[in-house]
Amino acid sequence: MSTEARLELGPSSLTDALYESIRKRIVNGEIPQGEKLTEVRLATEYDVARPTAKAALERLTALGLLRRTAHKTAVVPVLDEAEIRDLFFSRMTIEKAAVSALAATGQVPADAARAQVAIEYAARDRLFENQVEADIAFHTALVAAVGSRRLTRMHELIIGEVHLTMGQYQAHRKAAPTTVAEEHAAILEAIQQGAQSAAADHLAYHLEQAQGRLLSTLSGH
Amino acid sequence: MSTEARLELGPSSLTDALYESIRKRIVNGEIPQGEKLTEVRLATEYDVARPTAKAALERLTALGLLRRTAHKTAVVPVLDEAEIRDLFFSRMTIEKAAVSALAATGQVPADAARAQVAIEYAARDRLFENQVEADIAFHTALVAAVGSRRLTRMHELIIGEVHLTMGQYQAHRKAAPTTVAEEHAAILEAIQQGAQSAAADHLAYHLEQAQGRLLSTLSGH
DNA sequence: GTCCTAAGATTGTTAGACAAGAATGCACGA
DNA sequence: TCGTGCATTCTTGTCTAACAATCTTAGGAC
Repeated sequence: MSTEARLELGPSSLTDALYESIRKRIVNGEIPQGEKLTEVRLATEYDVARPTAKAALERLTALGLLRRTAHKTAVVPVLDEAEIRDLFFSRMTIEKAAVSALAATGQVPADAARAQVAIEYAARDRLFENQVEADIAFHTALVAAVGSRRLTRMHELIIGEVHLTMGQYQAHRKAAPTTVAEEHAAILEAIQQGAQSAAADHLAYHLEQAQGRLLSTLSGH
Repeated sequence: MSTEARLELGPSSLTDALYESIRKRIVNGEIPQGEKLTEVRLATEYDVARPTAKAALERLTALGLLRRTAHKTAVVPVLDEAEIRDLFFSRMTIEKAAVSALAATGQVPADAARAQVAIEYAARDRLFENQVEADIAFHTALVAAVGSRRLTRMHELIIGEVHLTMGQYQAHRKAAPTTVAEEHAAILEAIQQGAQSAAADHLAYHLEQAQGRLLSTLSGH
């Protein structure tokens, strides 16, 4: 880790920028699982005050990207099999409701279609990191398109952990280049046809496959 | 609002105690909808530092019990009809998954059964505030009994707004003393019988009724 | 009456400090 | 040599004080 990091001040708040910077470094694996992040260390690296670093850590903790208890240092969590299963059970609950609601309208979200194209490009060019990003964007777009602010917020609460897990194991997971895109296409097709239960079934299958892929890389530890 | 409030220092953290105190005052209607809460005002009333008040406000904002944008004062939100519908749609998604999972085991959660008894007592004695508390406890117990940490956290993210809305309209809602208990009993019975779809249906009916009761008091504004 | 400016209020961020809890290592004894 | 206990050190929780940036409001000019 470099001793100094630069923050893009696009977001209005300094805390926002710091939060976003650390978030990216965690989900793409730059900060590995088990790594400890102290407040003073972050404050020093980014040249911000400790309360600012503290606020960013608290927001990351709320999203499951860090864990910490009182008076103890925040650490990037290591998800075991039970937790990955819990994560995907919760994720399934939200996303099933989302695709079912979308199928009821028959409208395929434009953002999801765009993300789908990005996945195909990334798979073709073997850009694994882009593939993960586009996959997350695809699922996020599905949920956001429902238009429910609270469903979206609940999804945000867990998708970060999904992103983290995929990003951390990214190097080991060189398999399945195009299958993800095919499974996504089946979901979108069912949505367009207005088939609610079919859309939910395709999504369930896709998430089960994704969970299986993660768990298999986990066992290869 | 009194100029001084006392904090019970049960929780280890001062921020926790402050958060919990303000939370209670919001959900039981002591702090009404639309009320503005500034950091310095809370800090003065509770005799804590402004950063402590700030942290408590941020946590309440994350749970939807307050709303605020950058550089603006936090305010207790007023939920309109569209937002109440969104709230119940999101709530339905989580709780349906919960009772379905519980029915798969056939085990009625002990905490839910206890809350059910508390509701019956409160309904008999016309203690509306206790009735609201016990109702929230009932639904929270159902979700918690699934044993999914993330499902529980997502539920926490929205149940606060449910509590807020029920608590704020509590004075106006003197109807339906025992119907709530009956609807709850139907859910528990289906869970015990292991009837997944029936449990989900009973829950859906119950939440639709609850939403209707809230919306009717809302229109009587 | 309307628009603009300026003062006040509120939040965002920083610095420094002290206390309390947790973790670490070292010395001492078995 | 190994394990236990204590003290040091690290880290976080909270506070005070202050300044900057932004939002709001009130007053004045036209």
